[in-house]
Amino acid sequence: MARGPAARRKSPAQGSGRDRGARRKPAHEADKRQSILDAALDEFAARGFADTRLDDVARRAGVAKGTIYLYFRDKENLFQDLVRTRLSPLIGTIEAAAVRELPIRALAELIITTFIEEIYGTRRKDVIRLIISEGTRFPELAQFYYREVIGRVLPVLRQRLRVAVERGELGKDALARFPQLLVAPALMAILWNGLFGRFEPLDVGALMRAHLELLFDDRGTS
Amino acid sequence: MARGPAARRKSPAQGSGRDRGARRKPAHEADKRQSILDAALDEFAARGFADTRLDDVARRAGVAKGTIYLYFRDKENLFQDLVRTRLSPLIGTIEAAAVRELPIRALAELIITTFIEEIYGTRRKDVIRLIISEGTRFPELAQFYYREVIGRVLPVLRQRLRVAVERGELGKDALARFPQLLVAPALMAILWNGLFGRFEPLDVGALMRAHLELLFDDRGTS
Amino acid sequence: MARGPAARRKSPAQGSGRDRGARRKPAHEADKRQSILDAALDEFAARGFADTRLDDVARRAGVAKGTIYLYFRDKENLFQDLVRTRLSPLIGTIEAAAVRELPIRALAELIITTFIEEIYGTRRKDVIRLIISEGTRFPELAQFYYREVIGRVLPVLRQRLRVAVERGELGKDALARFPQLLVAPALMAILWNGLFGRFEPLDVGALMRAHLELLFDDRGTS
Amino acid sequence: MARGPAARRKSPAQGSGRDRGARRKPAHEADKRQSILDAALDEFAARGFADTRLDDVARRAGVAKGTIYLYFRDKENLFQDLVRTRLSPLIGTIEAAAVRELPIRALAELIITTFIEEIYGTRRKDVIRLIISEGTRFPELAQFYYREVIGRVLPVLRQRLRVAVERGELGKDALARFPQLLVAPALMAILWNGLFGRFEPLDVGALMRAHLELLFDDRGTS
DNA sequence: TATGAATGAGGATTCATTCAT
DNA sequence: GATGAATGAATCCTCATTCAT
Repeated sequence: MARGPAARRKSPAQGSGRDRGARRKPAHEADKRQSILDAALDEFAARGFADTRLDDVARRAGVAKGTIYLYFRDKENLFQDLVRTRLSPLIGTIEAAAVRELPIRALAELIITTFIEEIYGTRRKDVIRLIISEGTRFPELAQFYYREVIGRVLPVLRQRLRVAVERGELGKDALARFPQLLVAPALMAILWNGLFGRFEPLDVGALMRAHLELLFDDRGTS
Repeated sequence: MARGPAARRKSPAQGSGRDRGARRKPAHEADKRQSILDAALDEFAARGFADTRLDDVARRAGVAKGTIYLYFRDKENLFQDLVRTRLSPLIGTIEAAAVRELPIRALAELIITTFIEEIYGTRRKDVIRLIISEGTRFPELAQFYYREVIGRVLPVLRQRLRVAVERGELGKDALARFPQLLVAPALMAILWNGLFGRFEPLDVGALMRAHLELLFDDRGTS
Repeated sequence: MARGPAARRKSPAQGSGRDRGARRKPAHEADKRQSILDAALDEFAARGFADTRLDDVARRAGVAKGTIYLYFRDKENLFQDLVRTRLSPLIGTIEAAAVRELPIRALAELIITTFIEEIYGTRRKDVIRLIISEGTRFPELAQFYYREVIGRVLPVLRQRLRVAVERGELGKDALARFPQLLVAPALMAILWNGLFGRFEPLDVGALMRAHLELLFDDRGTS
Repeated sequence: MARGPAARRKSPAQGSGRDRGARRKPAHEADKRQSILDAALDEFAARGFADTRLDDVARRAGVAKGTIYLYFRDKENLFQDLVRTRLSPLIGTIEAAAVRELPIRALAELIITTFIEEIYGTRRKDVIRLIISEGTRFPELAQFYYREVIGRVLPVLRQRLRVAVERGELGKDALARFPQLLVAPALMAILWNGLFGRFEPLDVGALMRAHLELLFDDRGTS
């Protein structure tokens, strides 16, 4: 990755672990940290990691360029912290949804509603997009996401689906074997509207309702 | 205005897609062009557009750095040509599949099989990934993809699905309203295996079969 | 369009003279700007625009390569600012000389003296040489010079010469019609000594005195 | 000078002297050589040495790029040969003019007429401009010009002027001491029209007549 | 803490020159 | 001789990172 001096110096400096300690700040400083993160999300979402200039992040955050380095080790650390920070609160929410004792269809609806409200309707949609776009180049981040988000939600969901199959709530085990199928359209919606929204916007709510219809309503084919 | 490097660099933006065909090359040179494209796909897929060094592309292609510029105006043009070149042959194939006179379920299976064989099983999977990753930053490319690929396949598919609904082949019109639902899992599979494949590989064939089951088999829920 | 280096390099041409004043610098930074300009003059004068390396300018100025870009948009802008900066203070001086109420011959002598002291005896001689050498390739610069220097001095001078003709101070109107004739030898001196000075230096003072003799003394021929 | 590989390899290869022998060609090849020189003059005059691309010269000459190297060692050699070739025939002409037995004023007029017809009215004007623009960077060329052109004409002219002074043909010796004064306006005319011609063209004929008036007519001042 | 001027490594691009055909 | 595809050195410019204030 052509990340300039940073990239080269990063490996040697790796073990320093200094930035974790940088985190705990008095309230007003936490604000500054937050405004940097907000600005960073705007810029990263608009241009991707490589094409984002810290200069622009600083300007948008209303701080000097050097200030960013008081809160984050380097550009990459800023990016990763951004993703982690934005995703963490989500985890609890989804997890909570998944474990609620609900009929399986109601659970699916809840998950989808939660997705639409908590991700699609917020800046987190951009975070997801960033993970998809940049994940290949940030294996640590993909791993984090896999471990912290997917790894927590998917097993619970899969388990609930399996039980549903056993209980006869679900006519087949396809969804239990591939719970990803539940959210694939949601993912597609994020990507579609990011890429083609200006040509043909996709109504996510309607899309997801149609999806639920196919999954749960009476029958797929005559 | 001088014509020194600085000055020259100011104009070359103009005609973006003009250079194809500008140089008709003998056959063996087409090979060289192809080996550059192949190398470029490797590098772009591994690092993304911004982080790919033309130096590396050249080395991988076994040519000198300057040679790339005999075949492509600049890095961006190389990238776009790569995507277009790789996608174009696909269009016919998918279009052909879509118009075949088949029962709707067979058609869906054909489309999915085609996808698995022609995209997922080939380097084109990387091209799709590149469009997803870089599409935001290359609006022209997103537009090209929308116009040339999606715009040709989706309407045909939607039409076939509508007819199927009218004929009672499909029990509901959800899929006809959102044909994207048919391929959403395929897309997810590409992304999943790119990001999380090393932790938990996703069996695309099985995934898509499960998907078809849900869409077409007897019933989704009891 | 990505914002990678390639893409970014396409636009920066726009506002050519916009950046002066865009960054107000403290006094000591003006010094740095000045030292870059000084170094640039040395290098441009020695090698011409195209063959000057900003690396060399930086080294000579005692700054890093990137520092130049804090003060000037690009190489071309540095060149043009150099010329403008060096020439501007001259304008007032020459203009002032031209409007003084003096007998015409005294005025001619004043102009020539001013030229020798303010141009020939200074680095401005190199600026003039640069305009001559590079003017064809920098039409804006030629225009600037025509408008700001020539356009201000020539009309005033021509007017004074016309009045002198009317008053009988001058025996013929040749000089009034072509005031350029007054300074042509000065120009030649600059070029001569630049090109042939090492073979046969030209004594500018003597040359210009001889010139004045021919223009103003009793008669040219018997 | 940033001349690419050529410049570096030039010094070691210096002693080869191979290109002098390349010159004598059968007639049709001399044509090719000539067409390259013609094209080179066009390009060098329009862009200067550094900004001229041999690609463009070749295209304009209707030959392949490599062909240039059959007739000229390198770009610099092409440039120098161009100047020498174009200037040589001039030398005889001016020399001839200078030695004619004529009254001094008639001689001056002849020289000026010759200049206007043989230089100003021809492509040689561009050669002169090139010497002025690039001379600093091609000391050999300046030397060639000084030796072959100036060195042949100036002494003869100076001698004739001295005799004229002695004979009382000239009222003062200013011109004899600085014969350059005779042609300074001619030089200025070339430069002026190259730089400012589009704003305010200078009528060279009228300029030179005015110049002669000042030099030779009755008196300069009352 | 905060700043932002300064740094300089990195990479895209150009083009003189070579050489296999 | 003639060609023009290939080469790769050279240089502009960017921007992450540092550090004196």
